[in-house]
Amino acid sequence: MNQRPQKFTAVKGMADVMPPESRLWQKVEAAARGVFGCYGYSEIRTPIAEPTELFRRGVGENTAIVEKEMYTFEDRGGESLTLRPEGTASVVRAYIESGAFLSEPLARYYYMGPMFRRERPQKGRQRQFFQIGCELLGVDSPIADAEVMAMISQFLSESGAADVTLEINSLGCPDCRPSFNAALLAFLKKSESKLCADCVRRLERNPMRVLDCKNEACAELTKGAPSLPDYWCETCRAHYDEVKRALAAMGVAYVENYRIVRGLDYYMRTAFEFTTTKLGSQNAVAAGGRYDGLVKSLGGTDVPGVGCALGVERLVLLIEQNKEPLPAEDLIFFVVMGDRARFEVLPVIQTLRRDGVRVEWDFAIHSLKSQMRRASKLNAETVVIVGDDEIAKGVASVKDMRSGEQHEVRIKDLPQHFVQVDI
RNA sequence: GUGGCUAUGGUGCAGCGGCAGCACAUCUGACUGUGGCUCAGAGGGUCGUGGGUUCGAAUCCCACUAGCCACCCCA
Repeated sequence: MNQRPQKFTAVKGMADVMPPESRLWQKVEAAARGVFGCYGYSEIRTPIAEPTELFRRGVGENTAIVEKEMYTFEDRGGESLTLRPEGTASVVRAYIESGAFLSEPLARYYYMGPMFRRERPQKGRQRQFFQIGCELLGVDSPIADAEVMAMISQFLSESGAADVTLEINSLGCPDCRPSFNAALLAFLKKSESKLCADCVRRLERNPMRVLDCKNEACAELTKGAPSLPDYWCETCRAHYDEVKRALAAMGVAYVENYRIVRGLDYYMRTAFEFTTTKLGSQNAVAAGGRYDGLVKSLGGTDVPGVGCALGVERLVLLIEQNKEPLPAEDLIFFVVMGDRARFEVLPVIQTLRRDGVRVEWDFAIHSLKSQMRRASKLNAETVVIVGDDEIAKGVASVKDMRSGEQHEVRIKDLPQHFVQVDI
């Protein structure tokens, strides 16, 4: 039996980003670099894999991520490594390892790159997914929290994302959260039998999640539940109020949502999400918050931090819905007839490209019509035609595809012609 | 991990027991050297995989695999 060669497909939950979609990604990345730069952030690039223990301690032993979603493997030296499920732990590790936390504790980093979580893929959720994130370390001022939100907000709007809402909350601190959790747990225990199966499980794990349940019975039940703000300590309340004050001063719109919860253990006080209703069930485009204890728990000194992470796949889905037409290409297409013309024109094309002009042409010997069609399809601004007639005269026909006007330029003058026109 | 839906040229789909089709895309021509519009033609598919029922299966049945959507969780 003759076997066909095996067809390969991308690993489940790991998608290719093909053109023209990749242009949108570049646009998003460029917007991030631009905006984050304006806020004083510098890029940090950390490895894609870390010691497993970093995430166990950094993200939290009892989180869904650590319990069942990590890509963990043993390398050939016997060390347990994990493909990063999120960015913050790595950034904090690098911050500590480099000694930056001692020499220059105030640091602003941004990163972009793939993260890995082994979940069941669905709309806006991949196993390998791309995050853009920022971390502001060494500042405990609530204004820093607000500044991060303002920056993400600006980035989202410059990327072309519409219909995004900023929701804020405070999760309390190690001093006051336990009392809220105890009160909530006591309240929920009373009606445990009426809760859905998922929520019964949440009682053990993270009672605050019950507040977020979409089940109607649960939502009804939690209407009279203890409210987070009633349990904030003075410090947390003051911090929260100051965040709101700063947001107002910066002109950043927000809504308060006391039911926002965090899936990672390191968050305290400020928690926020940028949400949308346009992505199916994945409503969070970006999310972040304050994590004052994390640096210390990973072996540094007691440096506070606040950060945010943003899902690029989700953002791109959002931008695509706005259907902004792609701008016309700044492209010169060379239509060449015959081998003689081809080699006549080759040095010209090379010169133009070295000058930074975008040039395309057809390698195959196609008819003039076919090459024109291709130029048109590529949305070329200008077409340069070189055939036997032109060769005989030492000229090229230069055609403006918008107006259809055409004139002759000497072949050797072409580079100068286009460079001058462009400037 | 659980559930629902789907699987037919590159892409999107029709066909639901009797010769595998349409649209878009690709290529060619009408226009012997001038694009977008129009028209004509061409190439391209072991109908996801494996088994079963049947004279005959893309079509009916079973299993598997993959994809999508939702739950869970999260960016």
